[in-house]
Amino acid sequence: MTQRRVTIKQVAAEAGVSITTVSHVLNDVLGKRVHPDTRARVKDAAVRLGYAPNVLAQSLRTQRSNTIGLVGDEIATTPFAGKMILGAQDVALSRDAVVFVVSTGYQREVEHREIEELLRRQVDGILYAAMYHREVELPPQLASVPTVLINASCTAPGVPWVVPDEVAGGQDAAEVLLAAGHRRLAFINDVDEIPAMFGREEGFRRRAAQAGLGADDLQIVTAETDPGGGYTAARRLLQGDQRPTAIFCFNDRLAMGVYRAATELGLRIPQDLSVVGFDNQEFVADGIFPGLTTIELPHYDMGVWAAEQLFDRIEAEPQATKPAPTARLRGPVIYRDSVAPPPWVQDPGERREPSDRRANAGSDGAAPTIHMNK
Amino acid sequence: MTQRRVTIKQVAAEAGVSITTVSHVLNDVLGKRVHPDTRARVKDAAVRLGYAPNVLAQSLRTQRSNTIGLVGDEIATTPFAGKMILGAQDVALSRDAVVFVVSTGYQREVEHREIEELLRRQVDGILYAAMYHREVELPPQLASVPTVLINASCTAPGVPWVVPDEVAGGQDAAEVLLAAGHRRLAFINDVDEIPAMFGREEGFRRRAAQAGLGADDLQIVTAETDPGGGYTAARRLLQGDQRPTAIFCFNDRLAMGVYRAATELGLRIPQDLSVVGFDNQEFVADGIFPGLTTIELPHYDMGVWAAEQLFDRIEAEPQATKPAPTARLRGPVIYRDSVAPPPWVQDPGERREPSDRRANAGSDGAAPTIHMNK
DNA sequence: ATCAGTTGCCCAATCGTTTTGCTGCGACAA
DNA sequence: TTGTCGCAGCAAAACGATTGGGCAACTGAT
Repeated sequence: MTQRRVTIKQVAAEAGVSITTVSHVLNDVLGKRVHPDTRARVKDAAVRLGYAPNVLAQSLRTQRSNTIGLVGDEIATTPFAGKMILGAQDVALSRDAVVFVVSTGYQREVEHREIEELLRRQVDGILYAAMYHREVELPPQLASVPTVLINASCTAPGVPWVVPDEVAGGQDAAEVLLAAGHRRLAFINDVDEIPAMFGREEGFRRRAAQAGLGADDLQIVTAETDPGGGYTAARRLLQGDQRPTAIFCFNDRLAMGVYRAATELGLRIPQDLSVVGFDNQEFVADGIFPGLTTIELPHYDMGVWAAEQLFDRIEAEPQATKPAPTARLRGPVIYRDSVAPPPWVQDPGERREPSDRRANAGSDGAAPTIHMNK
Repeated sequence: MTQRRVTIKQVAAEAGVSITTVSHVLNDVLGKRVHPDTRARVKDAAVRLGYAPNVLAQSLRTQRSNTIGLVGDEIATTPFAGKMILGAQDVALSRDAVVFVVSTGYQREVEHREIEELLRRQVDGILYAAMYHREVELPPQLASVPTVLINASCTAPGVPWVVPDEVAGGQDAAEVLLAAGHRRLAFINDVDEIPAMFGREEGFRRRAAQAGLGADDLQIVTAETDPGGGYTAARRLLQGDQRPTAIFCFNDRLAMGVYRAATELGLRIPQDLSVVGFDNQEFVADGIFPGLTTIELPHYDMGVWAAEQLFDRIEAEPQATKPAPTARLRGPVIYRDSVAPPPWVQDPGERREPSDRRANAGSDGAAPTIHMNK
């Protein structure tokens, strides 16, 4: 079935030259002289036959496969995976490389086998991606091959990584609410002690403190990060005597629960209660009513950053052991309709953000900021 | 940086034999005799050195890369992509193959370039995946290489494809509602004329007719397949004089809008109105309250089926041109809490399905049925 | 006519495998 | 002693490319 593809030998025959010459002209090898006429003849033959080099053979010879592997822990269940893959793929393609994607299902043994498989295939480097931001321990096999982490950090020296800027995310969330005039805020945080949990809270607290909010103005509770958790937490918050006018949710799913609690309590969003989410899971944030203002995680950008770093490392001279760069990328605030001024300052004519506008957060303006070391 | 991997030559030296012998023992070539002692020595040397063959070289020699490509139109935005990839990957891995994933973004020119890149890399075959079920026209480049379609059909002969069984889905939806006792049904269908639109309606109608429902008992309207569309359509349906007691939605996002409309009209789900969705988008169906009973699309299974077909074709003798198999896979009904008996027969003690049970639909019981030709 | 320098192209080795012979050797029969 | 046979193993030719080193043929100067 597979019709054999055209080889360089056939092109050589067609053009009446040696394969050496064909290779020289097709690769524009400098220092090699070939007559313009011959050059034309070869090129012509190549297109006429529809020649495309066999990358396997090329790779074997050049010791460069122009192939990278992306190993993820859970490719299937989140839409985030796709964005990271896409980011990586876009830069790969711009360098004539292709990406092997494998998913480990969090099983160390599967991971081992799959990485081994990638190495046997002579990948030039590996992107190691986590679906939620966390610290990982790198499989030892990866020591011998250039590696970059996505959405994960590690303590091993020499390994670049990129993660979301959780602190900035927390700040941006606070900023959005403060800018709308809120002074009594709540944050429903994740119960799990992961970087996002610490970072977002730190950022949120910091920005609130900057604005002069006291301890009483800021309620922070934790919950399971699903609609049920958000519902329970919100009921408690909203029935308390110090009812917040705005709630920042660890993620969008949690916010769904908050919406339900608000509805049940007769609170309208955003008139009576403002809500900010996190993740910008399109189907959730854009699907609930009113649309959820939320903070996007920079999955695509992380994929791009990591892939670029990876190729840099691959192309770098082996002896040049520069320190591994790391980055925290800030995601944009996605403005929808869940934030308005608090009830006491509300003036219908002056809603702050138009629906569905996509813009960047906060006072520092500018495009998604990138903070990185070295 | 990349530490060169062990080659067969080194193993040969270590074991004191020729590379031929190493190859023979490591591949268990039949018809080749090698002394048990030597055999042991070679194997030992191989593991001691941590030898793993260079797949590039192997492929070059054997003309088989054990690599397949998956080209999708939109990898990033739906969680469905991940499931198809995972399905394909699982069977690939069981055959010692790996999957290249590329995403075309619906751009024909990008698609062409990416497929070309895959072919240069000597992939053994290609999976061509659509993110929503539709009929596609195959890029001509794919004529020369084994190809299987996922979630798409095509008229080209000799190309296997697999799609969801839309008709069965429509029937299952009707079955769920009829079994709960509903007799006045509505279906909010997609406005776009795609296979899912036709198939689901056909199935829904057919099952309703079987149950003896007349034209008046069945309202079918169309809408944009997003929450807004569902909202508008549901308002209209629920305010009409022939208010249905149950609504089947073309997809889960649409159902979100139906939920909102119901809430606004003071109708409780499922007591006053039952709802069935389609897609089982976890974050949506499991996130809204009450949990949405819905029909899952068999993305993972389609990935598996397609990959298996692909490998079969790859391994088949070239002359053996069997007719291309095609399949329509039925997805399971995912029972949650949005379906109950209609108001007039309601008996609180007898809710039909426990929450969150995962089971198969309807009267025909059994595991997800597979219908296929040949 | 000779020589040096340039031009234009090709030979052959190489990358790491698989695979098709072939060969050297001991055993056994004639 | 010679011939035959089975066993173990090896040499070498692929696979399809890249690349360092040569080698003719031509040019122009002497």
